[in-house]
Amino acid sequence: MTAERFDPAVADGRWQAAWDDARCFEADSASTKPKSYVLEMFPYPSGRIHIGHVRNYTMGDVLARYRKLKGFEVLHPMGWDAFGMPAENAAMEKGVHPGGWTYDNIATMKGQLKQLGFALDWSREFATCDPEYYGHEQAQFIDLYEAGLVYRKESEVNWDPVDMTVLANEQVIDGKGWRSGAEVEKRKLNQWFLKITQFADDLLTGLDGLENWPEKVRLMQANWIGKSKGLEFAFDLSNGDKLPVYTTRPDTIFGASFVAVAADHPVAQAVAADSTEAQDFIALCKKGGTTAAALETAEKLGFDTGITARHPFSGEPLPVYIANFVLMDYGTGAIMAVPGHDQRDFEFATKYGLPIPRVVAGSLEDSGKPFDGEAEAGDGVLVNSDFLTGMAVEEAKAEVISRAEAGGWGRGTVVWRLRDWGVSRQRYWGTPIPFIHCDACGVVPVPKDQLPVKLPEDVDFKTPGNPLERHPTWKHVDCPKCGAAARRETDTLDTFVNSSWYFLRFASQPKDKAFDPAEVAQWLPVDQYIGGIEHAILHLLYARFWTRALAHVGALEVKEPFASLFTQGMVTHETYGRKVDGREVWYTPAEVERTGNGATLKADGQPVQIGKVIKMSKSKKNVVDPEDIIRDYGADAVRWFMLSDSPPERDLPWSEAGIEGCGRFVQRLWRLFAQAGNGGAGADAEVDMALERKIHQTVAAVAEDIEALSFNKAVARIYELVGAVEKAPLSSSRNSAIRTLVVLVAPMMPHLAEEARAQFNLGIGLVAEDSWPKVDPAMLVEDEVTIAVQHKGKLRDTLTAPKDASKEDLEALALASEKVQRSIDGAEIRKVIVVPGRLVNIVT
RNA sequence: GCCUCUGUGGCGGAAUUGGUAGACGCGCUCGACUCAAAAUCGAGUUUCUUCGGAAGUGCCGGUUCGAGUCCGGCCAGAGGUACCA
Repeated sequence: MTAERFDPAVADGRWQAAWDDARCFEADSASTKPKSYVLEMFPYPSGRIHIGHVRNYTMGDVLARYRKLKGFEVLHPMGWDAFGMPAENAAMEKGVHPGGWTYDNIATMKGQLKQLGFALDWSREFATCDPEYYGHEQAQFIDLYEAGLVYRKESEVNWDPVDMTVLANEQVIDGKGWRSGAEVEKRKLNQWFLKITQFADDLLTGLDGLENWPEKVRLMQANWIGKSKGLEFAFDLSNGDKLPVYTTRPDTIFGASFVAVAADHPVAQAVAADSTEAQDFIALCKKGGTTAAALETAEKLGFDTGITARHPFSGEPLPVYIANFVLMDYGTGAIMAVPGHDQRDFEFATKYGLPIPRVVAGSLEDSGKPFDGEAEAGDGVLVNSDFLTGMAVEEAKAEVISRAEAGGWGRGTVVWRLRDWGVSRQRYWGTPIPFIHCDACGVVPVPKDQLPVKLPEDVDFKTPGNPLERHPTWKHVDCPKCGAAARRETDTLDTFVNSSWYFLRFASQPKDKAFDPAEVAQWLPVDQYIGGIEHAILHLLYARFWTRALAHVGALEVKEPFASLFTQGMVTHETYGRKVDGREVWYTPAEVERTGNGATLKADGQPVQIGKVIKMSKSKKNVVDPEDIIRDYGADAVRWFMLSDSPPERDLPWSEAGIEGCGRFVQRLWRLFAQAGNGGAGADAEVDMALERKIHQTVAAVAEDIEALSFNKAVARIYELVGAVEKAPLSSSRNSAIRTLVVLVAPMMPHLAEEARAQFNLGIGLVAEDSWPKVDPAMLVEDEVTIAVQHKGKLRDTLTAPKDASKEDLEALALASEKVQRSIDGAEIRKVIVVPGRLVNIVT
């Protein structure tokens, strides 16, 4: 390589190999240094790395490399979230085995990650589809089962009658199977559940301790867990039964004008037993779509059962309806309806001509105020409510609950929105659930010495349905308890289970068990977790749950796995499209020539429409392949682009001009590094104090910015310093500035840093193994500062003053300014505000 | 509907506890070098201007000596979520 140009095609590979040989990034659990666990959400091996991965892993890499320079023992691992549907789809479409397809993808993607020079500890790599990994997961599942955290329950699934398979909600489009197009049926299957609801309170209160999580994510989780407080009480029905209901507004109890039950409710079922009309109505309720859009427009429908419920205070009979808007799986599946103060009840009462009494109003005088076409759910004072009249809402709630409890007909309760986690998947490519069904012994766990329960290799994807179910021999086993012929469970675990503990396995990976608790305690919690906002709820909640569940069975001490969470934005690009025969056709950026304000298709020279700037996606074809841009610009330019300009939590618009600019900056730095020896004999003694200060300030600021993950600001600081060093006259300060700069840019541009140090003799050993430059606090303050002078709050002049100049001196200096005097123009000075080191404001 | 976040030049975006708005980058303009181009280097780049200044951070108002920042009310966009009783 010549010193003229930095050639990433040669340098990148050289240094990646050097880091590997030196085992730079292998974390040592025995180290006495302070630890730092930096983790990015591991990828699904879909085929190729996409640009979102590059951004995610570059951020984590900068932090990991920086922390290493700062003297931490850093754990920065990588692996593969390798089970899931796409592998099975590929098997069906291409006739390949899901395992072969997955491991091929892993090989490709690992090669791509290596090309980016990430400081990853590859010695700890694993894929969740490795039998060793999922075997330990099966053991954990059995432990949770034995601790009572796993149970089986009949549950409804989406069933595709053509593909003979269960579909996830996302695979049901307009009520039809996404692949077969067949009308999806609801089927009841016996499925496996995890008792996440047992930890609902703990998962909710635990959020308070996660100060270094985005507020947004904590809110989303809190809403998902959905704690609500209210009153549960039972109505006496005219047929002699009792009907429990749940309400969050017990204060409005005197406004109840009817009672409603869900279509699946036992009361509804009992009525339907001798009424075909009721049967028809229940069938009608079940037919309705469950999509948000369908519910938005769905009309409130009801069926009068003829039964009445006795109001607990007034004794009045209230009609009991079967209603389509009442859900069986929330609360008790039955409600007391208060049309005046609940919009759904209001619509229902309006349609069926039921009374709409007012029991809450702005003041007692408004007790007769009519409703304006909708319910009033707001705060106020109780009216028309017997002993509650005059009370505030909160006070009335407490009063009703205490009377119900005293009378023994109800109690204050907490209800959660969170449901138990259904983990059964009727799929091949997942962790087999390690249980055996025996006619005599029931459900029996596979003995631990027989784990892992491995997936069979010889499977057939040509026939629809679950290959495990159809396999000729796999499921036929003997019962571990009684030895009689029995059947293996053919469901596999939801892939979210795989990602619920992988961070523990990264920290510790003994052969004989999932992890060593002491070693895990040493690394956990993850100090910085980085990933996409799309995992804000499910993955992060499940991982928090699984960690607690393991702690519950005594497997570890840690409760919160991720001390600090960062959710990065997406990489976006404009779209290029054209209407062809009334249909939109999309083109990739590579197929398009950008011309000033417009764009044309290279193939025919005709214009294409420039569409919105949106997340890169295959369907809109607005994608760039990381491998192409690494080849064109080198890993460091790509990494630099990922960090520049946009704050990391926001979207990053990809642009050709932007990456070109980064490529130029890499070369500009290279030219500067090449000058490190140019101090010259005569200049060696010179010290450039201004430049020395600038260096210390920049080192301190960049460190702060990286710690805060404000990479765009760190980048701007480095640009500034580079500009200053370039312009500075030759001196020993300038030479040492260049040496410092090499280390300063190393977390972002590691290949360039190593190559420059080696090529220009700028130090000994690998930059990756070096330490972060020391900052002298005395060098962070300037002796002279610029003071702004305002008149009536507007800037009139700036002046230079010693940093500790007194208020009096500053005021005198300010008044001496010609520009300021011209602005004051002889007016009387009423007040002068002086902020030392900052400004003087003169008020006339 | 509810909850959360975001609105700053042509673009991405900076801006300590309220204290010089537009750092830094991209793009663009002009100049140098070159036969020419690329690369590189230098100067400029919020708007208006009578060249003194004036206006300006989505809109309207408020607090303050001073507001991008704080308060009240709107508007727009993004995300989350929902017949959750």
